[in-house]
Amino acid sequence: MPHTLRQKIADLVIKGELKPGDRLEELSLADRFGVSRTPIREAIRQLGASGLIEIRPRRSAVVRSFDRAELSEAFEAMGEIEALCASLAAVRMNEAERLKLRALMAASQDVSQRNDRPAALELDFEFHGHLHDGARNRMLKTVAEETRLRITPYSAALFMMEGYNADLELPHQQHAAIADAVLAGNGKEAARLMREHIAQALISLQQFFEDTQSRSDAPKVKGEVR
Amino acid sequence: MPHTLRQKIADLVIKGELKPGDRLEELSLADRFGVSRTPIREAIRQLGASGLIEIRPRRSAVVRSFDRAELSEAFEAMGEIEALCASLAAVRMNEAERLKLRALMAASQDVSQRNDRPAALELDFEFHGHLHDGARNRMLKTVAEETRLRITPYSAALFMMEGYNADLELPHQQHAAIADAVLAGNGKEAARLMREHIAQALISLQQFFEDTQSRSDAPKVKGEVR
DNA sequence: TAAAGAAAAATTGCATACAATTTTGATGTT
DNA sequence: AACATCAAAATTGTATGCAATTTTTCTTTA
Repeated sequence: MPHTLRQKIADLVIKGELKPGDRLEELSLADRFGVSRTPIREAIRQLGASGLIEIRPRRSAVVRSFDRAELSEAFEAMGEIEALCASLAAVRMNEAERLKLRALMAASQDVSQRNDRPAALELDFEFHGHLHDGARNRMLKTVAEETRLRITPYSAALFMMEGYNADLELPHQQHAAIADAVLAGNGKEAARLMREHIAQALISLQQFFEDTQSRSDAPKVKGEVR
Repeated sequence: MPHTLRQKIADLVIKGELKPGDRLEELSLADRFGVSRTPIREAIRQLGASGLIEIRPRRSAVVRSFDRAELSEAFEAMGEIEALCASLAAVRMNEAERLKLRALMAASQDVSQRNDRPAALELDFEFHGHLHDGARNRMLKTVAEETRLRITPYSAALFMMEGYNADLELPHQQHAAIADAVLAGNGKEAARLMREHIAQALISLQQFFEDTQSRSDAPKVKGEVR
């Protein structure tokens, strides 16, 4: 995992240090990473093309934010893409991959019982990434990971919010059901469960937003409504 | 349609002036477009992130090339994405959009009868783009257009090759069948036909490659096998 | 003639400079 | 206190310079 400048800047968003709507100021980033503005600009342009950040001529780039409709559309698209990955993985994964999937589920059970949210987030990434690999289609994997990257600030927020998504049991159970279908070679069922899983994530996220919106104090995730 | 530097460089690939494996040399492009290397580099980075070109450290960027397996995977992924767009468009398009779809099909019939290949390529773009819009999902549209962009050098080649894809009737008939299903609101059928359509395109492309490969003279599309 | 190696040329990566534009902050007005 | 206006500061867009690396060309050798 070469930590390129691009990845380092993306990590600021992934780790939540930069939130939707936050500005990416070139000189600050240049100072922070000990380089000049030139390589920073190039990294920012790449992240703009990836859709993680938004580039506005003559103005600072900002972490991309989604309004309610866009978020809903993004989750619909992601649901279908992940469902496709799951259904292909169900019939294409080899024994070694199936074994690893079982191991991931065991780890996930442990982590969700201990309510270890950072670990759960990490395992969520691994679970979906493993299905992307299992689908044996590099273009699909690229598409799936790009789509996930774009909504990273929102999905990560979802995982970290205590109170919302109150326990980690629900997502874990959903993952377990998907894994069972995949291991049984039942692609149709894996796809159906995956769609439900992603739809549920959107609902949790929307509830969180409605609550923070109605309160008068500043939302924890800025810029979600443009 | 603002022709940004990024779009201008992409057009070199889309129009076929640059083929898979061709180098994108910064200074040449800078001279060509009358700017310095800096904005050229930024455009190249963006196109690299989009997946149209490949960036290699310390070496010139090259137009991305796919080997047989990658091409097959790309078409599988694209088939599913386009199928999803079609099935959503079937139930979401409004009357104005359905009217325009009919108009597109009429134009397509005319063009395919006259065997006007450049116009057919243009209409192919419009047909698929119209379905992307009709699906009413901006993330899905982004994903679909990115996926199409990546294989642009190959799909355009397919359309232009006389002898392969011998007449334009087959793709036109396939489009017409898809349009009928969409207009009838039959999403399932539209998706099925779209998958077939894309699968057929891959087969034509593979036939073309097998023939050019077996011949000893240089292939018309360079770099397709890495 | 072909292959290998070295020198020369070309090319990329990054820093820096400066003009154009945007953002910030101060000041004054209602 | 809220708002408008304007100057100062900060920020972006692009050009240019130079070191590091790659690519090409030329020479030598087998």
